[in-house]
Amino acid sequence: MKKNITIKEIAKQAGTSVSTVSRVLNNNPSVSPAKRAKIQAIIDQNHFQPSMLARGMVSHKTNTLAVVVSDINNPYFTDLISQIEQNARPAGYTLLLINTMTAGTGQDASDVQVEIEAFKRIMEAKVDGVLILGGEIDKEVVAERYISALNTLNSKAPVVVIGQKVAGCDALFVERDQKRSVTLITQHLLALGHRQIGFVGGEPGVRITSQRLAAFKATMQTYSEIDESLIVLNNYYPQSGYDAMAQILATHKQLPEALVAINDRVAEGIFRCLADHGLQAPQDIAVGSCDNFPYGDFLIPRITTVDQHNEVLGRIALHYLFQLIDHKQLEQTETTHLPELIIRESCGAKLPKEGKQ
Amino acid sequence: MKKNITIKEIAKQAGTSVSTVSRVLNNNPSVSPAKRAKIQAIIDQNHFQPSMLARGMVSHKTNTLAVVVSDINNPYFTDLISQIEQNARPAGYTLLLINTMTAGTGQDASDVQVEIEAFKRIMEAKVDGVLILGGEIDKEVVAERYISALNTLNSKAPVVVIGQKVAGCDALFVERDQKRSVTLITQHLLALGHRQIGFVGGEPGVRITSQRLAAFKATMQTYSEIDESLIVLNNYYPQSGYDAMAQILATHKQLPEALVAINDRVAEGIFRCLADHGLQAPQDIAVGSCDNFPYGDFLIPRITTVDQHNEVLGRIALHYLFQLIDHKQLEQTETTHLPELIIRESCGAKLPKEGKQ
DNA sequence: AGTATTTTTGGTAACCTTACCAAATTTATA
DNA sequence: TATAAATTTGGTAAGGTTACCAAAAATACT
Repeated sequence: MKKNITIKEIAKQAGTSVSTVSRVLNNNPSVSPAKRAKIQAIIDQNHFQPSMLARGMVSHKTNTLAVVVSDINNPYFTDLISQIEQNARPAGYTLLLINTMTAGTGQDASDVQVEIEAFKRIMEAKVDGVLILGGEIDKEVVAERYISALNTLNSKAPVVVIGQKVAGCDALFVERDQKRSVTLITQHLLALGHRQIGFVGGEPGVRITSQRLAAFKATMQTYSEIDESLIVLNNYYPQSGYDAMAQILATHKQLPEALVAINDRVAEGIFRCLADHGLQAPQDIAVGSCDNFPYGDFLIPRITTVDQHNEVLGRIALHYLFQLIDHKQLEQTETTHLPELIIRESCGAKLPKEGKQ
Repeated sequence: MKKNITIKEIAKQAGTSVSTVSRVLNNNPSVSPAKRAKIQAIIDQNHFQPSMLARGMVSHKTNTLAVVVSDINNPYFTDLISQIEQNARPAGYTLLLINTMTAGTGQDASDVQVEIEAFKRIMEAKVDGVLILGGEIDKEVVAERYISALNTLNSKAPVVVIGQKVAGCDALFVERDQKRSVTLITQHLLALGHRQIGFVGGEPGVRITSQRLAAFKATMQTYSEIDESLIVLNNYYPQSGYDAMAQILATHKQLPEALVAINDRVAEGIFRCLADHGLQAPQDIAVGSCDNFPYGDFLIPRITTVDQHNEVLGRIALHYLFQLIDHKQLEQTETTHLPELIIRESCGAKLPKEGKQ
């Protein structure tokens, strides 16, 4: 195996000491211009890159952040990840991706345990900080294990979670305003005159589902009776929306006036099911949703949903994480009321374009 | 700062030497069962994790793979990434994500240079191998720079690219069969009796576009004249498909019989544009595509496309990469003829369900 | 029992860099 | 010119682990 070129070798070639080469590498000002130039030339000429490993050993920094995401196939998360990456890169950080696939895949406890072991190993070993993106901390049983895992760590790598606060968990939480999100879309449907409104998607017993459903019910209560037969949970994928819609069609003589989908992917499944029955939103039923995933403007119909402002969320989370990493005093950032209603077609507020069949 | 617990500390507590603790950590058989149990107990009790950094220093391994992807928001890539992750994890590898965003975003050369510097630094420093997923090596100018970057590396980290072979590039390529993909979908449309077929999407001057377009033309040539006015390039996003379709509608009195979209996202844009004009595939025009991204079965219409079998692609790429990392003789894997036609609705081969409006 | 063999254990160099302190050199000041 | 101060350079420990060789202990063999 070809021997790696080291700082020692560079020093030898430049006829100087490793200390001085190290200073050039770290832009330490106390190097004479002439020597600096000479050394830099030799560095360039050899395409020398200092070993991150050795650097990390002495500085206790790896310039790597772990990003834990429950489902990398969810466009909502990839959007968030790319926001995070855009902010992390300029700060000199690289992202270590951990895809746990714990969201609504019906994993059993032992699978989860394996995940967590891997997660711990990674966190311990080679990252300066950890960013957890929702999901995997939702399912109660999983959350519990993650919390205990977090708390047993020797690692001082700080953890920031974008998601719902979990009691007893020693991490900083950047909470998405689930209540406001669902309230916004529900109010929108109510304002359009709908009263018989259902809620579709999400996994029973999972916190994000409970929270969104609770917000839905709370908003509805003042205006209308809640029809429990129009609340159909399942999971977060398009198929879930499809099946729920099919179930509602099969069990109800008449379509409800409106539906709130737990997210855009579920709504996509609803649209597909409606189409299979010759129906469409918003003409036959109004459908609103949450998350504003990247394809909302291309769905048929274009989806009316609630944007969570991922770019802000990502920036805030990283801001906190950097402060924690640098052991700075945590200063507050503006977090309030991010969710914003995006009105497109699927609720009928804006009429579909003329010329439609 | 709390001092990190080390192997030395464990050895002290166990009343043994660091060597023996290290042996326990690495499942070295030459440790007596009694001592092993005792040491393991102390390890568990202290939640001790050996430092990856120190390990890496001496073993020259980081158990980390860099995954370079041009656009993490592309569901096709995330699908591929999750396939890769599923295969890498059991082998003990973690993925370092590098999102270059060089696909069709019109970056200028200096941006690219920044990317490449970051890319080099990461590759050099802390990964055992590199996996490049298409895209970023497509654009000629980018490819050139990447190649020279790759070739100047001191790092012996092997590189495997899932994408088109680039001359002079010192990496192993797992090629997707672009020709066959496009040929399959084009032949399908031809077999359905269509002759006036257009090609939409992709970025001019980019290799994947050229290759797919060439395959389209080659397949068409035997059966039909090629109408250049029905070839509208742009990029790889839904908006691109939307705009292209709008352009075709604006410049042609009559709709063409069929369209081949460069990928499913572009097709999604086409569908949306058609809907805005009261039109739909396949009734008014047949639309076929490539890539089989994860939502194809929920689009309206369900898209007929070509699957690239990412799970196989990911497995093969990783298989090669592992062999290279372990300095094993490279043994061939089956790679042939992965692309497979997925017939759904958008070409009209399978009639849409009854009961549609 | 005494020796040869095998199994188990311990000590230490090496991996590559930075931090820190001391030494050498240059520049400024009396 | 001699001395003080500032700048630049060099030497070496430390960081946490594994690899390797030597030593010790346990076991087998004559």
